[in-house]
Amino acid sequence: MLAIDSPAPAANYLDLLNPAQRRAVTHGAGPAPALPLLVIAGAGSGKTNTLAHRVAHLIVSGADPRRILLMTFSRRAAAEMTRRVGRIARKVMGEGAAAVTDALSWAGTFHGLGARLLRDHADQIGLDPAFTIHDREDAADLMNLVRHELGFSKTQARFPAKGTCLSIYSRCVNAQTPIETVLTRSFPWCAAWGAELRELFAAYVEAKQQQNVLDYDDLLLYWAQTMADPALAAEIGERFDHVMVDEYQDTNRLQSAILLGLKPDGRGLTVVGDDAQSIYAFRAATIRNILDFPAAFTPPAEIVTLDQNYRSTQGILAAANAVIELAAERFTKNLWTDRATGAPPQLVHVRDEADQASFIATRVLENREAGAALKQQAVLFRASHHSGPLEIELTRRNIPFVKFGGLKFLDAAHVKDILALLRFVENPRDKVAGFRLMQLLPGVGPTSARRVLDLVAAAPDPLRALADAPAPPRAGEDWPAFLAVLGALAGGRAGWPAEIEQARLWYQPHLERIHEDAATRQADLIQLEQIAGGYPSRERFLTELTLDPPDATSDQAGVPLLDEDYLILSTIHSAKGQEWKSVFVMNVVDGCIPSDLGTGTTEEIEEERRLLYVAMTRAKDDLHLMVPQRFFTHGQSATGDRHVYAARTRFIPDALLGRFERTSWPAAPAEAGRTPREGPRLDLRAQMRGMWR
DNA sequence: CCTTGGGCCCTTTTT
DNA sequence: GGGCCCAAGG
Repeated sequence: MLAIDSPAPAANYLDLLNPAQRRAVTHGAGPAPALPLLVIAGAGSGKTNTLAHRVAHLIVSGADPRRILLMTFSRRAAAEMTRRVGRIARKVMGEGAAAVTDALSWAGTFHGLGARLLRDHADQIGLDPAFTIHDREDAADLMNLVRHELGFSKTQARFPAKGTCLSIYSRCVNAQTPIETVLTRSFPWCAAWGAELRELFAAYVEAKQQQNVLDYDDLLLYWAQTMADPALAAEIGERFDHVMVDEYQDTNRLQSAILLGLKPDGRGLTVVGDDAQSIYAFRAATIRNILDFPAAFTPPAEIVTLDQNYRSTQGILAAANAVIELAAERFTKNLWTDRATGAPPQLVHVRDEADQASFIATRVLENREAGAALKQQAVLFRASHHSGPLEIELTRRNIPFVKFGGLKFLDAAHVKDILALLRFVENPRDKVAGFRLMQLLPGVGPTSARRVLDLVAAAPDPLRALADAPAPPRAGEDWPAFLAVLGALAGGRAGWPAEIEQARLWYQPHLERIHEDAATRQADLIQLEQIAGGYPSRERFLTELTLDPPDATSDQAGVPLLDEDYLILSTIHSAKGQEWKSVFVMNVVDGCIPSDLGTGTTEEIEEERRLLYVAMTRAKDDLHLMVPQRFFTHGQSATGDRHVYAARTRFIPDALLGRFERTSWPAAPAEAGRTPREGPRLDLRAQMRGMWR
């Protein structure tokens, strides 16, 4: 480690920063713990770079990297941050800097770091450190089991579905808000079920504890509760000299409680964010965290604002600024740039989704001919399924792509089956895993599976009890085979990752019996095995895969190699923090942006506006906003499949059109003096069908 | 007691 | 197009 007073050997890395960035980087880098710092960092203002410089600068100035806690919104972001810190440190410290990035081991998401700390301190808080983690679907399944046990699935009036129950529960926990308030404010149609939901949640918590499982929310909740104990809070807080949080606008009250617990006086705390880019309110994130941060401490936190944009051309930035300027409430000011003016963003009117896909594919190839690699281009959309027609078009034209966001590899039934087996071996009290697993056997349904699990759950050695339990009457020879694979895996003789192959071999016949397309699913499982090889143990594999699932899918089997070129497809949410030379935003129409599911309250609409802002500010050199005039919806309500005529998004009203260049594609036939066809027209086909309804 | 097939509902964004 | 519930069939 460098001594604190070493003459900064290459302090010139600071010269590359602008004055505001430099203030953020050097803030309190002396020996005394620094006052809390809030960095308001606009889109493209070099936020990641600044934070990476700050970490590197602290380390160069003598901070111990093992005692820096760095919390990002995804593991991808954490890895990128670590990489950059390493690069900056190398400039100053030479090759010795490799040790620095290795030592920067406490970098990750709130959830991931929480899981790690909870295992570390499990014995102090009465937790079995072998807990397994339920992802959202597992949690919903458990909620469903409990819901049935309490008889709520057979109520006279329809009881909220499992997913809704979990959402309500999750919001209560993450927003730290009583159930009555959550119901009135966010789930008014469930308000009549307050008492039952409370009972359900109590039983759900009970079930999780009996089964030694934690859900996503628990990772934060247990951590926050741990921090509420002064002695434990002090012990954990003292493990870290510096605590830094990126994307602070997207954290919730539980997360801010954790931070305050770690550093009650704020010393050593740095948070970075931009309220204009807050897009996770649906997950109980609140910009109050940023707004109230300075005054939470005495003396209050120092504030540094980064408002110079280094990413986008003037034209793109002006349009994005104009969009966000219409927001009802704003706290940060407009961004500016000294980049060249550049072309304004294009509003491209196309007839329908097919033309939209065709336009994008054509332009992407043109850009590539002009020298922009596919990887420097991205197509963004509001909802994962919006990219469907485009994916078909790209495949047809042989353009490789990788898609971020939306359906995950892990959501596939066959992958979940294998993971359930591994998880059940890891934690035989995990009922959701066991329940799923046993029903794979022919002749075993919910009833007999539940009976076995109930018998086994209470036993001190559940796997042993399972082996001794009476076999389900119609399970036949599959039952001993099932016990055998459990025994083999629990014995751990094969070791990791060979175990996962054992699991797959056991699963193989079931896969073939259950699924028609067994061959393609088989390929997924082989890929899962390869992924498994990258983890040191079964526990790490299960934990990290649950907390940070591989988030990319593509038309090819597996994620393409790093040196291959491919187009990026991404939900706007998953595009956070990224940038590309050329960006296409699909379906910039009312109903998609804003989503017609998100137009209930002003807050929801404002969040959709920020979403468009986030999408637009990802672009460096050119930006296309696609406006299909007509698109197809699947079997909604009584009308069945139908075309919908869409209008340009309300976030770009006429007054803003001057900021854009408007084009039609394919080039519109001469229609002198006529406005482009927009808005509702006759849908005769729907009318014909409607005659018979 | 378990499986299978038909009818009915919903369909966003993610750790 | 998919998940969930219920009722009939094995």
